[in-house]
Amino acid sequence: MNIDQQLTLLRRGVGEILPDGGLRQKLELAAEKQRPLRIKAGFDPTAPDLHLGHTVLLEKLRQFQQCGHTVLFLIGDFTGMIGDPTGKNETRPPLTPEEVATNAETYKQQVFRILDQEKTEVRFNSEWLNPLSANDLIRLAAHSTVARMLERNDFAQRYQAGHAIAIHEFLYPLIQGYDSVALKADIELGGNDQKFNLLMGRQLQQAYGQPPQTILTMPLLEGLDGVNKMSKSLGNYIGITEPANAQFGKLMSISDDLMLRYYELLTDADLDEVRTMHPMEAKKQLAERLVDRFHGADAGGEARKGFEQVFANHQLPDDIPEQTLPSNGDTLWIAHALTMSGLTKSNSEALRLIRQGALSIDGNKIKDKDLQLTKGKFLIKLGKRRFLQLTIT
RNA sequence: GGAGAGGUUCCAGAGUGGUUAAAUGGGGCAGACUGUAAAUCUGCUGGCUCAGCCUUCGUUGGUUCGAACCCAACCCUCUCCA
Repeated sequence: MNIDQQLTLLRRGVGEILPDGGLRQKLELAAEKQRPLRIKAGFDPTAPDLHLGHTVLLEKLRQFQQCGHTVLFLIGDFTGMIGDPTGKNETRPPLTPEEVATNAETYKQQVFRILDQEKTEVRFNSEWLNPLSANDLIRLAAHSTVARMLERNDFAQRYQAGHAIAIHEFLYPLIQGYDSVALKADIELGGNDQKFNLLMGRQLQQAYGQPPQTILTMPLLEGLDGVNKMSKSLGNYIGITEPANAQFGKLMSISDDLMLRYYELLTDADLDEVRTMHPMEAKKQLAERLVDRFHGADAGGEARKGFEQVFANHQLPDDIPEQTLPSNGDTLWIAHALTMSGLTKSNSEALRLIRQGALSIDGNKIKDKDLQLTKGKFLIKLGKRRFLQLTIT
């Protein structure tokens, strides 16, 4: 690919490129020196379950690989082992080296569903951060100021709102920037929210006598609710290792507006063409495409069939889980059966759902909360998507 | 080190002695409507074979017939001063 072709591909869907002509300049440099560019992207080892939101970035990295460049897949094990105690979330317990290693393995398995293993270097930042002395760290910290740190949006907000900011949180941007120095990154990719940290990399590279990296920010993908960014803690995500049927179902439940957004950020489809399709068909195609990506070429079609069977034709899914429970003498109270089978968390929840008309057994709606099941086989449907083939002995 | 504010159910946030399993909003779940859409409407949203009972309001102990609410100590957070 020539430089203009690369630029067209690499710019698609990108949020911001800083500095302005930086990407072209780096690509020209690579052509001139006949070497692949070093593309850095950092990942947090505490959450090894990747979801669709991460794939926006991973797809972009893969495109760089298509253009012949090298991806530096950086796992922030050092930071993970220290633990990041603040922010809106709960205290994060520090990870042990064993946990980091396990998580890293999980990461690799997931990431190489998308990335080209041949053109990826997996690195850990403990490699250069562990040997850093207090002296080194203080000198690193001297390259920035408190005022500069408070420019970062989330710091500023938390400061104004009176929430805690621990001192070491100020060190994370510095450390992330230092990673760029250690890796001699030409380009760094990150989410929109990473802009500050990415820029810190430029600043530090210059301070350490290196040419500053060009940075690309990718838009954050909205979660299934269409409002908040996709994240595991909000539960509005689609995991890339989830079963095909679950992925398909979740994608079908998004709003039409969100569907277009997903097309834009997750596929290379022509958006105008998508707009001319029936929204439901467009959504099915989107779901099919993404399921294919994570589960192999036929998986999307299979998932679609299953989906249509259950929801469009109101038939039962093929893969209803089966379970056998012992009766309590001769019978088993329905609420107990539901809770013991794991369909509900508590008897109270089971009773609530029965009262609301969510339960059907063998196709008949059940409203009797005192129902005693006798020995035998029952097909249980709870709400729209909970199915169970229950045998009582 | 000093002064002040605060820690409530999944989240935000009311409540300051009994009528509080705790207002309201968000989220979630269910039902209706549908394209398993979205939006909207309605209901539910601690546990327990449940018209009753049990456990919850930072932690521990105390006052009281009775405490999320009063007192004490402790832990944690924030603001201002030094």
